[in-house]
Amino acid sequence: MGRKRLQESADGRPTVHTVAARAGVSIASASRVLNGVGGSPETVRKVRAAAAEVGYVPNAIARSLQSQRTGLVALAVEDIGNPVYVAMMRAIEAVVASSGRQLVVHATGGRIDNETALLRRLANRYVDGMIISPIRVTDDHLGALVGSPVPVVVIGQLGADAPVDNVRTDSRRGVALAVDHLLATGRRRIGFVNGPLDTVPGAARDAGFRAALARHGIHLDENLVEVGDFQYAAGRAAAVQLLARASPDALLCANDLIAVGALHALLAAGRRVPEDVALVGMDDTELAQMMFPQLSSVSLGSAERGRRAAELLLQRIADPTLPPRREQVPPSLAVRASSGATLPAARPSADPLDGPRAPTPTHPSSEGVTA
Amino acid sequence: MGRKRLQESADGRPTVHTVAARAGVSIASASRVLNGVGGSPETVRKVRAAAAEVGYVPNAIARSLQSQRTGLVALAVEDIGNPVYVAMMRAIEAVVASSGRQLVVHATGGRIDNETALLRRLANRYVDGMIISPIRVTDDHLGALVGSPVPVVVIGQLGADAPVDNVRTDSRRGVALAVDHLLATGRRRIGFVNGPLDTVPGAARDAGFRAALARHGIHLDENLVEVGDFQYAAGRAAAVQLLARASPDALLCANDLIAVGALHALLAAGRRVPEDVALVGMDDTELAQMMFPQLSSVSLGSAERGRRAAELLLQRIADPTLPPRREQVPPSLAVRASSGATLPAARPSADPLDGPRAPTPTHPSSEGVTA
DNA sequence: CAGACTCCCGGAAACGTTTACAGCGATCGG
DNA sequence: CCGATCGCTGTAAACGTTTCCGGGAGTCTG
Repeated sequence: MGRKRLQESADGRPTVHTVAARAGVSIASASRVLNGVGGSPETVRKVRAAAAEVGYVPNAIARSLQSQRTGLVALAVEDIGNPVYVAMMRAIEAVVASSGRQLVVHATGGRIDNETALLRRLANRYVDGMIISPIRVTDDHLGALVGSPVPVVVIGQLGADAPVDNVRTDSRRGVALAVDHLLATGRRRIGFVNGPLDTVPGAARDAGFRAALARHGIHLDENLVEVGDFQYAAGRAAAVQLLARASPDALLCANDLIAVGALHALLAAGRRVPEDVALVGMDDTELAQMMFPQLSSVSLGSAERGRRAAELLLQRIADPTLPPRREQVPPSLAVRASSGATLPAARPSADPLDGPRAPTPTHPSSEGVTA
Repeated sequence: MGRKRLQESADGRPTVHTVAARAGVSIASASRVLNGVGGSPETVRKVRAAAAEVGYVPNAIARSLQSQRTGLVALAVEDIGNPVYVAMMRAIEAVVASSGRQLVVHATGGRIDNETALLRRLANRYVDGMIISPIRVTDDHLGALVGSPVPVVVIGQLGADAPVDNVRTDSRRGVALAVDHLLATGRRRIGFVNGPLDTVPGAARDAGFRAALARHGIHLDENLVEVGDFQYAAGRAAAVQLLARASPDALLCANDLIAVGALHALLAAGRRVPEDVALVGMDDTELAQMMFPQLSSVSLGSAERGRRAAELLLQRIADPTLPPRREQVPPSLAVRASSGATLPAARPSADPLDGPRAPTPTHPSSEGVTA
């Protein structure tokens, strides 16, 4: 003996048919009442009662199929443990929520197949739009992006001709800010702990670091460069290596997680920060300010990038015919205690970099100064 | 002039009808080929070609409506910036992925209306199941939980009679472990920085702390207790307050974020950790090990709780008729440098707590020891 | 060569909702 | 008092997919 046809769903849950039948009205009337449009007082009463009795809860999937929208926006990031994405997420969430939608987050874990699979899966209409911040970009990616049935906005560097909405920063320039600051405060042997060179940010930071040194006419000692991944453990290990084979008086780290790892290694090795070694991170996450001493960090405007990306996405959802747009958020440098002290031997050098300079407080301050 | 009926979707994208028409076959055949079941070689070729030509991508919503499953599992947490949830998420993700599903995360931001709204929205079939870790639980919550059309597993304390799958820990006992450890290493004036008392974990930790002191016959100086929220800034501020009006020789913090804030305040005030003040956090997140000195922390088995919750959820998705189950993960204490030193004045006291004791290394060690 | 079996195909019915449309009685204006 | 208007209702057609089922062609077996 089966359930009554057209009365309840396959798993026995009530549908609008159930409610309508119980209330003695048509499904159209039931639906109208449940959506709060129309209906005579009597009908409203009956339908409400029936819905409550059977514990009706609408099937959002069916509704979405009909209405062609889900009210969801997805954010796909590499590593949800990285506070930089937390900052982005909060900014995005605020914008998305203001449009009455909800944000869902997915961590891709850097597995590239996972990322394209995600695009194909979530993007296939499960969400109204999606923001993705990949650290590696392949042709496969791009194909999936442009072929996506739902609007996609990319945060991060992308090929110049990619016809995709894109919000980026200039991390090369960000690295330059940090290098200039360190040189200006008298540091001469600047170590550099980077992430993988086959990632977009890793490559950009490497290029930026070399260019900045070259601009100052400084020869780069390769012993001062270490590459790991973008995690804490790698930063700590890299700093240990680096200290063992060279004697940096400053350390620039490709993100704050690495910098925190390096800080641990430095303190554990008995080096004082910033007196012996100055330390600068990147991303300017809340983590940087949690440390003692607080870490100087290059802000790549993650919250701002998130906010702008969300706005671009909402605009495109509203009007999918918009041409691809690209926005750029300028980097800035937050100088804090970890690089605040000017070395005694510091002699100011000519400044070949156009644009504003970071102030160089003589004493470590616990407040960040943005250059 | 409208689009051809039954050929492409409302927004002009190809549907299975488009592909079928182009390939000169029925939609049934097209669907079969696209799903890789059946079809003559010739049909397969034609359909594949047609699909490629028009750039067909299946509509997952429609598919889900038909198949009654979405392949998605949701995790709803309070604050995605808290590393304890990152650990949970990773554990859950691993289990969920092994079942061929994808995990999506949603941050509720602690806004309670948001949380129930989320339940009503995501749970209404957008996902196959959901794991939620609320810090405040109201009757409204419970109602939404039991009335949910999709399986729900709750991580955290819940009313004893709530008919919902539940994975919990015993945070009162966790607090006791920390208090015992601190007392055993000679600390006598233990400060306590807690989160809001109207949250489930806040209340439990408060009760646990008072009970533990009472069990040792120690009078609690209320000046040693401070309440904020579960964030870094609150922990830092609370520690400042606490140092100003009392002189603790140890600080127990309700989670690691608070503990990191307290560490900052202590170091900034010139106190040595652990020599002057021992510090113990809770949740044993990766953050605890990132600090220098590394923080002792009460592990509440977050990864394990996540793993178990995911398993419970998958079981329930497979068989929704299962009775509600409840699992408990025991807390343990990871002793690290921040509380490693035994005070000179320490005199071992009788141990009124049954169960294992934390070892008390005489020197701070950088490796955690789990009691 | 008849029958059974296999394989492939197309028509059509779901899945659960929203909504265009038409019908109906009651109200209102002239 | 009659026709137009209005509010409410129910029927049915979507949304895009999967899948049951029946039919037709071809192959194998006895």
